[in-house]
Amino acid sequence: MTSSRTAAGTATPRGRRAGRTSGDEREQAILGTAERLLEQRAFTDISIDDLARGAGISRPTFYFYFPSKDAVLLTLLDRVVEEADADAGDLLDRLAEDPRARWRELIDRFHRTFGGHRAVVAACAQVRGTNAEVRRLWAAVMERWVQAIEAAIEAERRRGAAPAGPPARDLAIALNSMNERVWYATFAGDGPSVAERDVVDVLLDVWLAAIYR
Amino acid sequence: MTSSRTAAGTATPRGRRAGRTSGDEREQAILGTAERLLEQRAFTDISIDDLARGAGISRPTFYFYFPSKDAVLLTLLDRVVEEADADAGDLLDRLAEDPRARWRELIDRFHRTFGGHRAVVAACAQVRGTNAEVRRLWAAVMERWVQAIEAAIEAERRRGAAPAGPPARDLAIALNSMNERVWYATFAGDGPSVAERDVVDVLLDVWLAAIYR
DNA sequence: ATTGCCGTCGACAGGGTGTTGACGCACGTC
DNA sequence: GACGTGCGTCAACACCCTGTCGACGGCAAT
Repeated sequence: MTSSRTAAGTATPRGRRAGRTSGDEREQAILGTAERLLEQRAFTDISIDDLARGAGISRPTFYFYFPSKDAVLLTLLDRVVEEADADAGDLLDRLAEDPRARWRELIDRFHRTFGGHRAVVAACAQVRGTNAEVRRLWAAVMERWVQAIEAAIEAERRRGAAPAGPPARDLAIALNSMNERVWYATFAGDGPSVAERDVVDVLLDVWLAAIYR
Repeated sequence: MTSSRTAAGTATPRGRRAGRTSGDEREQAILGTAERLLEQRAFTDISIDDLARGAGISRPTFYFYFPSKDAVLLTLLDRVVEEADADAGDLLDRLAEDPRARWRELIDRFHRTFGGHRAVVAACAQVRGTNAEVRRLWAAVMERWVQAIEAAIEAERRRGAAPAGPPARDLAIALNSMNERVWYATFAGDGPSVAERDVVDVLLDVWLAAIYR
């Protein structure tokens, strides 16, 4: 789960050229306002005007910094993803050592990072349907999990410790889909959710049965 | 998965009183236009005016039949859910007989019914974030799957054929989350998706490992 | 001082939603 | 066969929100 530097930065040209002026503070102000507002109301109920006023600028000026409301959210998500990457550290490369403990730690950290930005995650869940950029970035995050799981499955199969079963990637996708949905339910409060403290245990149980049986 | 009669009908008062006139045709025309249009463009890109014109009425008249664009989609989803219920038949009650075959058949039928209305499912996936009614109806559908899985787990545990593991309901939720996500990917084309013909096999494999191991 | 560009905003255009008020037309009623 | 009653219908209106255009002030380099 290390290094991504995705979307937003390059995908959506920001408008401001080489910025060394105080313009950067404004951008941060907008971002800050957005996350603060998102803790109070839904993304849909926040207008560009709200964001602009919150940052102490007018609506047209907002467009100088971001091309749209969605771009703000995308940047916010980008920041969270980076944070998660940093938190995950090199744990991924040391999975083989002690699978159960490592997986648990990895999931735990992911949980902690994203749990610290519920408002952002919830907003992303909300616009996921309509915003392809958000969907793509989220898909990229998930893809890394899928690959990690796939690698674990293959390693296990090479060791001869697990039966063949379905193609490793398909199985990995299915297993990760479980995470994804459960995380959504947990972070965005969307759908039936298991008691939070038990989430990791349940996920692990199913994983281990499917991968390491 | 039998009988639901949820939302839409009662939750959203339609506006027309006791209708025996041709008003019902209009309602059907709107519904038909909606599903047809959804096969061409995204829900968001369809305006109420499009729906109205497609049904041969004016925009204000549309409001006579439905309180909003979302209500139309909800009714559409309602119809699909009813169809799925009918298709599932009594299969649910006969799960114990031959779990693997029954589960497979159940999942297959679900797949077939919803696959026949991809446009509607995709639209629901799109507004799921913003529309609580759609979310609720979908959650109700999923809840029935969760309960079925939970029952299977408990039956299996009572038989002493499977180890204790996590609480049956939590496990059921986790397993069903997998279905849900995979279905979304398959029907709505959102997210990484395994080859369609293999979906059922992969799901079943993980299930069986977790439930019947 | 002049030029140029960054940052800023007032004002406009456009497109969508939901509501209001009035108008016909098909009834059942006496 | 006039007469309400209420369904079905729509033109027009009031809003709200988004995105763009043109103008204007100021700091920086020339």
